[in-house]
Amino acid sequence: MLERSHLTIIREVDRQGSLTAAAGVLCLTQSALSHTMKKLEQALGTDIWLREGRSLRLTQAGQYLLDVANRLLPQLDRAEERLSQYAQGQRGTLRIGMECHPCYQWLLKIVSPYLAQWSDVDVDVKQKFQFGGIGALFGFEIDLLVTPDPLYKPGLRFEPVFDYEQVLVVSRHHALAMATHVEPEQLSSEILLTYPVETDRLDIYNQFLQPAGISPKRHKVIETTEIMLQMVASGRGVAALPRWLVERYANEMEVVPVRLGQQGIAKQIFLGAREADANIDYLKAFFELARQQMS
Amino acid sequence: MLERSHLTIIREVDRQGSLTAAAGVLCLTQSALSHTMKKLEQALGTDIWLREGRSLRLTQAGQYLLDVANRLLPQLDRAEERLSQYAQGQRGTLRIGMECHPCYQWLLKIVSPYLAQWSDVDVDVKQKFQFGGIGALFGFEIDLLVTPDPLYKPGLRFEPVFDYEQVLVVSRHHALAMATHVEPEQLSSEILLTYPVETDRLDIYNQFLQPAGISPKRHKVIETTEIMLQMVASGRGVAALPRWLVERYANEMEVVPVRLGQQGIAKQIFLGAREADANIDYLKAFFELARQQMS
DNA sequence: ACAATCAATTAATTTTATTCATAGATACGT
DNA sequence: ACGTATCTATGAATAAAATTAATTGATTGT
Repeated sequence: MLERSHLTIIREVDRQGSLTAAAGVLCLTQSALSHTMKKLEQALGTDIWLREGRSLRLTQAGQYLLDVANRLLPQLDRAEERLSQYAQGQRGTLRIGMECHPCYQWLLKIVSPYLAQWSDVDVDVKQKFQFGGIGALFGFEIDLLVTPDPLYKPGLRFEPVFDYEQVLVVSRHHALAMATHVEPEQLSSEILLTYPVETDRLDIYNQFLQPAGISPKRHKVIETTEIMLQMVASGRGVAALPRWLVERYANEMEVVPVRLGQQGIAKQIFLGAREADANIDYLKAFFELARQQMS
Repeated sequence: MLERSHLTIIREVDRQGSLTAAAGVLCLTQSALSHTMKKLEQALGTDIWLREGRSLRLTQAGQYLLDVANRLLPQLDRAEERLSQYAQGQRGTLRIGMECHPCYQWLLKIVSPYLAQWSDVDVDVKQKFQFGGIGALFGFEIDLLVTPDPLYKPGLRFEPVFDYEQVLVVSRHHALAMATHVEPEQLSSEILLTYPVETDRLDIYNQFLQPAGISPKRHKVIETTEIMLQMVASGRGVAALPRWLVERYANEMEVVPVRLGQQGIAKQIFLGAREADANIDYLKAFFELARQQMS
């Protein structure tokens, strides 16, 4: 009754803006689409488009169908991809989702030995999710989630895979460069460089500045780690990054790490997956590799 | 390529155990199914079943397809149901999921005025979820979740709708009936009656007994609230229930509430939904009604 | 007012799905 | 061990469905 082809047509008409254009993309005639959808409308008993002059506008039912199409078609595509991998004797594709910038840096270290070890598994990394990483796991958009926020719920399995300290990075010539640690107040006269995410998702805000009621002099947003460090090195501001990351760049750049507060800020990265996938060998292997890296 | 019909056949063959039986259920001939699936196997390049004598056994690819079928077919069915509701001018079905027993009692109070107010909306209540309530929300199995554990994640929206106190219920003739409150130690000689859920999901355990390292003399499991209260009334044990629930039965049954600890145990019930559904009027109305009930 | 563009429609045609009839294989009962 | 019942697979025939070609009517922009 409601077939994959119907969903495909709805989605393509929405993308292309007209039946004719969609027909071109789908390698069919405009007439074919018109017939197919008319039949569906009759079967459902409701119109999908309002015919306004020579253009189409989705009805409420049509809009709903479009949402369904956008949700289910990618899953069908994925299923086919997966099956073709079975056919070729390949293992599959490991779709990894990430929810934080340090996650990415950590991931880089793991993926490379993983690819070497599992030559018949492809790795695909995604960063944007309509409903967040958890939603992407539940929605079968990804198979593995790298995140600082684990979620112990039925159907999911999380495991800490990396501990690190979040530190302040300053130029070697900065006044704070020699300090054993820095207090929130000392940042009120600094320019803070961060990745472009909401401030309450930044550790330096929610675990350091906000509890003390302090704001930096200015807040600048930088996309990439390397540029951020170069800005810090040239004295344009300070940033908060994982200690291990700072240390790796310490040789080539004039930057030094400084502890945030007396205790420092301890962070963890978690790896999460669906319980249903618990016995996929190449997924288990990723967890295993992550555990090894930890020590 | 991979069509709904293929998924339907895979699922039905799995349910019925044979092509022939599945063909009967699907109102087709055995030959039709055989042809259809053979074509799919050729297109995919991989077998779906191992032909063992006169019976079929799923290959790895087939098992995967079955999983896909069990995941996607219900969503397609749901979409059709929804569209037929659009066609009839009905609003739709509100699928509510529940994750705790007090939730059910609370829900009963809300659903009845809701049904009166929204005569063109059906309500369906589910209690079992393969991947928990959160998974059911993300997986479009339900539209609304009633739970004591909210989850503030992108894509979801939670809201507290009910505050109550969890109290101990004892018979009117029980030694504790007159006490202002009860300490954990006093339960070590009692028989505790609870709903059949894991103990660490029971508030009286994880918030009262376990912190004090106390166990009750015995622990009996009862399915329904009424029987539980009758058991309590007849002096067969004590139970932990919401205060308002106990008070509602206080007239007809010989039971009294007693505070758990000096502070009492404060509880909240939350209502959760997908953000994407935020502007469905009959869903908004449910939240609204819940808010009103609160005061 | 005219050309261009788009969706709907009808009838013809092609493609696809389904059935019928039958063969081959295997389990089960006697 | 033999026959029977019960599976699935297969080829040819048939029914059903999707698709096209050709055309119409409507609308937009120039």
